[in-house]
Amino acid sequence: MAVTIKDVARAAGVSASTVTRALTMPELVHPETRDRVRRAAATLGYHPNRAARGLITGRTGNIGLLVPDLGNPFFPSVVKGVQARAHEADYAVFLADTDEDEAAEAGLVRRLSKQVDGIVLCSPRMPDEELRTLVADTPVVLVNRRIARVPSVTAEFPDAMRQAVSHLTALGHRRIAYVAGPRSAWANRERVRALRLVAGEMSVDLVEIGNVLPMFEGGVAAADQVLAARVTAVIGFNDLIALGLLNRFTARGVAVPADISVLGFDDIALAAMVNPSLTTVALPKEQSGRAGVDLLLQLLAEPDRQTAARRELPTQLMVRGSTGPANA
Amino acid sequence: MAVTIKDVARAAGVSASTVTRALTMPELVHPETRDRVRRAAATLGYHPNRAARGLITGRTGNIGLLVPDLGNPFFPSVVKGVQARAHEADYAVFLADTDEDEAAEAGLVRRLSKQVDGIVLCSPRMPDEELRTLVADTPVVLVNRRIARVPSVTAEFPDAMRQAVSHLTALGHRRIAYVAGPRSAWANRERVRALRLVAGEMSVDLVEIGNVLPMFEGGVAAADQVLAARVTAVIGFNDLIALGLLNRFTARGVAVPADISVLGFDDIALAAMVNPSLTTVALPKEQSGRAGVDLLLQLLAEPDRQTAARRELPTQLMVRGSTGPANA
DNA sequence: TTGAAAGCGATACCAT
DNA sequence: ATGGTATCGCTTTCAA
Repeated sequence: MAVTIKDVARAAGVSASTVTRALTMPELVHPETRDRVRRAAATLGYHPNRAARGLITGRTGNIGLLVPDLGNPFFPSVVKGVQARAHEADYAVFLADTDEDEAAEAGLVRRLSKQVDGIVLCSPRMPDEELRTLVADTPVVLVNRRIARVPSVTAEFPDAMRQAVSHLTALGHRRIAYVAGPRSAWANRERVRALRLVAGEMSVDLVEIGNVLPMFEGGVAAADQVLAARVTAVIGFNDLIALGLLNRFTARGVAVPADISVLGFDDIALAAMVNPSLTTVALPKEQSGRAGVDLLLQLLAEPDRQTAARRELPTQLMVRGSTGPANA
Repeated sequence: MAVTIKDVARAAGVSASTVTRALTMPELVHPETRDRVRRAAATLGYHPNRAARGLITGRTGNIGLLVPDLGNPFFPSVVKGVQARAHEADYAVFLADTDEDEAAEAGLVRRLSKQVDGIVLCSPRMPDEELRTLVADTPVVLVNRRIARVPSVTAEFPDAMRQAVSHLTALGHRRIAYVAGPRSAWANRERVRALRLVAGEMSVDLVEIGNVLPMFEGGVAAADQVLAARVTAVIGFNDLIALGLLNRFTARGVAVPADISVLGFDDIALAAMVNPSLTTVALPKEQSGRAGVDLLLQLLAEPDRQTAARRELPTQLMVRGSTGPANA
């Protein structure tokens, strides 16, 4: 059915070996032969069967990508970045969505690992030890999580949080709530840590609420607690939570930002679409995806470097309509 | 490195053939041997190499999925459905995002096709003839597009549009604008067709605007034309466009739904999150994904059925805050 | 510079 | 019920 290397070999009047060489190590074959082979391949529409190739080279030309929830627009952005970079490097992408099911992660990774050269784990929720075990078997790059000796791409969280809080204190806010995301999310732990630090430095009162799921509904659910806490500003773990807050506030007749300021993280497209638009700290999304693939390719190229590569990307506060002066 | 069938064979004291049989056709092997093999496989952590298996069986156990833009929340939902169903059937999913690049589609399909058993094409933009050529080479199921002799999953568009327009006319609207999505999108053509039909039947004035990209920005861009058209209601090709309209209306001080009603298609999660919330016709998203995989599996099981399977799924109007009585 | 042959891991077929 | 062997498509020695 499909055109194989033999078809090309026959058409070009050479052996299969020569076809391989002409296509993958052109300098080893006579220019004339090379051209003949290439023309034959082109006319027949030949593309090597990657599975067969992988069998012998041990490389599949595929990479795996695991995300917690495609329903959160943050992740499709990362996926886009991964795809773009992977295709540039002629890799195809296996995608798996864990549906925020922490327990399913390891199994999915194991399934994927047989068919890919490496895996980009985006915001994995599993515990450190489990992650460690996995990493022993398969080349893995983490996006949005950091763990010793594993390559990772993260955002500059302390700085991101500093931008957020500075903005709020500049507006006069002194008592701020934080609605926490999943306990198992490294990003949440980091944000909490950074926030406590920064809050201390700037002597703002911090009220921690949650944990809730990193979804719109989580924000809606937390909103009333936020109001009860009598703060003038609230920071959501991510934009979806912040949007949930926004929604519930409006429903309860609490004006944003007049009565309370709302700030999120991620800068998903949605943040700019709502009214009032959402002030948020933009995280590198597509860029993280691209960087993740970069690190993975690097890892595959030199499997036994000593130090794990680590990239930390900058963030940017996007000031929009949901934050304003404190109603002192 | 990885444990192969030979390792299992040796451990169980049988031949490779027997290992295969014990694992894939258990009834053909003596219960005692079967158990021994299975135990060996389990202790060694053996999983057959799918690439190698695919080489001989002609099956990869993978399916491909092509979507135009993961940035549109509609598609992540479909992807989730595809994933869920595929994993149930023990298939892995290759994902590719074409970034609304019509020209890139065929190439991506060709690349994918070597490594998958079949492909789910979601809302492909390419022309019919091109699609036909593709379908000749690879098992393909269409989601959100219909073309003769190719299995497809679609929504009941005429009915969907009827629900939408009935709602608006019931509210007293008599002059309605439609902001069209991409000309190359089958869904857009269908909506236009259905809309003209229904508008005729119900004798409403129809103003067609566009085409614009099926994104928030497209809606923003079309909004002023909509206002200039002096309609009392507008239907967007999809929710993103409708949200763009909403946003621009608000910016221009046009009240929704007091001054103008806005209605979208898809029911992306976002639609319920904004204020006013968006009235929209809910399309089956995850369900379409699942159904797409179902049809594909069916197609793979009986490649030469005469009639292409076709599923048409129902839709549901979600009445929310963005539509109200016409200001007659 | 090129070809022949071996082999990657698994399965299908033919023996037994 | 089980084992041996050929084979899938390709790459990689090894010879020539």
